[in-house]
Amino acid sequence: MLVQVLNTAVIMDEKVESLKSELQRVREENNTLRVMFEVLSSKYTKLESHLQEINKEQHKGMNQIGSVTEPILDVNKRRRLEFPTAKKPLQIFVRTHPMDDSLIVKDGYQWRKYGQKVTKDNASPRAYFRCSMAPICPAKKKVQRCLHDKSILVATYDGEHNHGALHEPSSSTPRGSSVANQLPSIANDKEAMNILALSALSQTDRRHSEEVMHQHNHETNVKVEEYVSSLIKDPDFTMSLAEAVARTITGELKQQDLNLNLNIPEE
DNA sequence: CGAGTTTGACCTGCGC
DNA sequence: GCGCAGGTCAAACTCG
Repeated sequence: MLVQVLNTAVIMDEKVESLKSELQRVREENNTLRVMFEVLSSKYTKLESHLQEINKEQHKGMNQIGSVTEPILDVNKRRRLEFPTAKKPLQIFVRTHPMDDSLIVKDGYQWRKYGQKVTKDNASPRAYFRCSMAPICPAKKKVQRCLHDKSILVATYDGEHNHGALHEPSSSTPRGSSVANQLPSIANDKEAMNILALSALSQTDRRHSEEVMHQHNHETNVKVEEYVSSLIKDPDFTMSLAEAVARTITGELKQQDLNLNLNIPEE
């Protein structure tokens, strides 16, 4: 009887010791996790501020491209034929033959080139076109080769056409890339044109164009990825992460053992 | 000869 | 105010 009671007491003591040591381990783990959280938190703050900088830069760019404020004409300044333009300039991407160095995008309209300029951010010249299908059509477009892929033309459309259906591409239109000569003549709105322009491409070209269209977003992602990779290269961060993963695995196992020992049902 | 292109000059807005 | 960069003009040129 006495032996039985002593045995029970010993078992209880062992359990108490086990629980104490487990409690100690959990406390230590808790402390480690807290430190890790602080490290992650500071890294997250850095990452967030970095992302905000990127967004700011993007916003600047968007404002430069997309500002569509109503023109206020000063009587003393040269008068220009200005028309309200669409809220967002439409961009379409057209794959051309690598040997074709012309800046002509056939989109079903007749365009008259009125200028060409080399811009700072792209060595390829930017060509300026006005719609010549109607005398006072406000539609304009800019065509420039893609910075990253010279075989892709980026056409930026400004303003709406104030005349009806699309023309068949005229024979007078100089040679160039052919996209819209395959377009049905129903496209009168920019979105439709964008879709049609893409749909007129081959599957490979379409995939490529879509890739380019997402390039802007991709570039942002690349910046973020670069930052993330720098985090990964950080030995402290990697160590902390590895420890956390290891602890999670071993912790789960230990927790299972503990649950079994204490006859606590698993969740 | 007319329509379209080229290209240097000029205009304009914006940041510093 | 100044300089820079993007956008536009217009005379000269090219081509069918």
